[in-house]
Amino acid sequence: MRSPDVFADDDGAVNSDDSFENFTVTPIRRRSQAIVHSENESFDFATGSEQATVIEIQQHQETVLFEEKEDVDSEETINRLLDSSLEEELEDIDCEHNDALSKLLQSFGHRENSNERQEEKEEQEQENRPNVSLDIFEQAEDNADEEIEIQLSEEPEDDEATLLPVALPDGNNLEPAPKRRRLDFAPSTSSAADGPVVPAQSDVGEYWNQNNTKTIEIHGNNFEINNFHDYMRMKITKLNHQVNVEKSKPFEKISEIFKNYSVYVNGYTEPPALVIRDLIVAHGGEYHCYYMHGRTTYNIASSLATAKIATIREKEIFIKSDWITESIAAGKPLDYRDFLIYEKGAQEKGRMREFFANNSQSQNTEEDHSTLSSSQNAFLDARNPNFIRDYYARSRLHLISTLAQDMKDFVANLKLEGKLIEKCFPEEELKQLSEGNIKNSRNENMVFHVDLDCFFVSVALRDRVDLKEKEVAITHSKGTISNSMSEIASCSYAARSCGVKNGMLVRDALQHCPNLTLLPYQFDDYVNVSQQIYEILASYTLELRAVSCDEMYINVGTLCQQYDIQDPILLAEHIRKTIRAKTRCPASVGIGRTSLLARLATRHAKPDGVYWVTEEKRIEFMLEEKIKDLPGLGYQMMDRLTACIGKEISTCGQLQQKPERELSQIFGPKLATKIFKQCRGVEEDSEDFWKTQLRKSVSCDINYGIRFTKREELLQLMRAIGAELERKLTDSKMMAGAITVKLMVSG
DNA sequence: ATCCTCCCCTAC
DNA sequence: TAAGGTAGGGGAGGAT
Repeated sequence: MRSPDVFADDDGAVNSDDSFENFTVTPIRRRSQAIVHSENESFDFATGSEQATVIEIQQHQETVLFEEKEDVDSEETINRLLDSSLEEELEDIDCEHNDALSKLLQSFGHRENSNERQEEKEEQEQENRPNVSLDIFEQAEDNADEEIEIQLSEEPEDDEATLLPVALPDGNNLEPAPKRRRLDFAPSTSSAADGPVVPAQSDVGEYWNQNNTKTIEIHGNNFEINNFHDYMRMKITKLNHQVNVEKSKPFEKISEIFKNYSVYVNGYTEPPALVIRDLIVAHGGEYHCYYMHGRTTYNIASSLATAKIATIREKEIFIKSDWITESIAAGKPLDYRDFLIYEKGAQEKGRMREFFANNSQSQNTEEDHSTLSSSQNAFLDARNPNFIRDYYARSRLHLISTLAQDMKDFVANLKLEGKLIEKCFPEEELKQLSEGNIKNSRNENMVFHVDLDCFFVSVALRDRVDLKEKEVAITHSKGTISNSMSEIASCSYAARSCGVKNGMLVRDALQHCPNLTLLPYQFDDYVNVSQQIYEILASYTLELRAVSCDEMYINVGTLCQQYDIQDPILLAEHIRKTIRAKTRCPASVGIGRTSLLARLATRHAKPDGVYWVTEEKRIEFMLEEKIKDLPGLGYQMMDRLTACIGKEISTCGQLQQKPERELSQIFGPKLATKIFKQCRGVEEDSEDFWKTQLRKSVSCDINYGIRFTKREELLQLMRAIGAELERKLTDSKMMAGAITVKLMVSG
């Protein structure tokens, strides 16, 4: 699996992917069309194309809204969202004014009123209601894992600069919006793990450590162990033996109806995998812990992700667990074709209905959740009032998102203030970079793309000189568990050379690199270091654009002119030196006339270096650049490109052969134009690249490990998400024109 | 035509 | 056990 660095250490040699999807362990999800229930209660999920706006209040600029409907609306909305089956619980919330969603609406009111005076609004009770339109709909998720997803997002719809964290309304000279330096605040994340983690050796890892081939005999089969693949084969055989022979001994064979059948259970099923195992074994069949192509007869699953469907191989058969129970009931193996989950060309229907149906069942039979062990954990989690906080505390994606947003806010504030940060180095040093007296009067852009080398690791190694140049990775895992499912957030170059990739599971990484040292996150330090770096750069110029906590662009064209610096490499080295002196972290710098060239150059600069794509080199440079490295071209687009062209092409030089019209058919007009220019090293919109970035939306998503068994749990989470969203909104001092609540359900 | 809503894709 | 977040650009297709 490709596992790129989230932090975009664009060193092509090690790893050229930096797309998020590669971190996901499970298939990429894809959402289906929104499915909404109609006015009358019953969900008709099978037909599914209808969409109803549950509540809509027209938006007026200055008037009062909610003329008649008032609070009832939020209640009703929630009611309808969760529908008939949820009525009881809803009564509580609805009646209470402190329901998170209600509060959210009220908080919009605040901000709307306070359009002119932000400070005061915070205090005042809302007399007037904001113009808010609220749509709530159900959405079925198509492919997915067996989990329910809830997403709530809010988007201000007013394009005027009424939103803003830092914005002045465009064009008029109102009082500046209250400014706030995000960086002055304590970090919102907390360190979840303390102290260094002891490196762990997995038994698997030990296998690899030894160079000599081993032969192992397991249950009559000889395995030559040369590599991980061999190891897995051995392990699978061993497991199967345990499950099907040893474990079944205590059982009496009930029948032989599944003789010559074997199954593999994919994902969560009802009954659960362990029950299926016992059933199948008791009836003469085989249970496979791993799917074995050509040997496993059937896959048992409750649903299939579309992404998964796309990868189903020729003879792979996916059927529902009912095949087992019904076959047993019938006393003979039934025709699997009646239990297919997926047939080519057919789309599975009605899972949403099924979900709610199942839901009522489990509600009716209160006692039975002991059988739903995996669900129960999630249930408890979601009931935990600190669920979201705890979740965030462990989410590396949330971490990098919030850090990036903090940095963007910081930069936006700086730009509004219009003042450079005080220089943290002697200005004399800049003057010394001038080589001669040749005044270059042309005011040209000179863009630096600054990128920290494996940021998290660098931060961690500041106080661990003993680990310099060693194999190091950052993860939540305590390292005591050799098969930890924890993901590696960032790894050192030494680790990469062993085959470790960012995003890999700790378990897998240890197989590649048994000597890997695992270190915990240092959330506070990331914030501090990142802040320092931004302050350093902002002391050179305010033409600064934040990308993330470890990556940013600056335009030093003016600076070079001002100090008569002819060689930008000198300036880049100066900046790198300053960063290193202040933060003890190495940074790489890519230099080019445009942000595009600078960005591409950074890949060649890493690690810990500088690379300049001069105008003379530009044409030649672009010929060899990889298409995949162009910003905005991910795997989907690359696949589409390959599919449409009929063969694989990888360099920009090859792409340049294609006329724009042809690209347009593949990518759509906008992207085609962009790519057409990009592959020639031309940047399309250098104009607004440097403009202040104002946030346009605020959202809160949780998409992991949520398996509801009760409606109450759904409500709990909705409340929590509503509250969280309100917090974020307040925090960023934004106003909203609309709220969107999404509930995604997958079978 | 143009806007709006929902969705996909990308980036870190 | 760990924890698939969050924001923006753009397209498709319906509503206006």
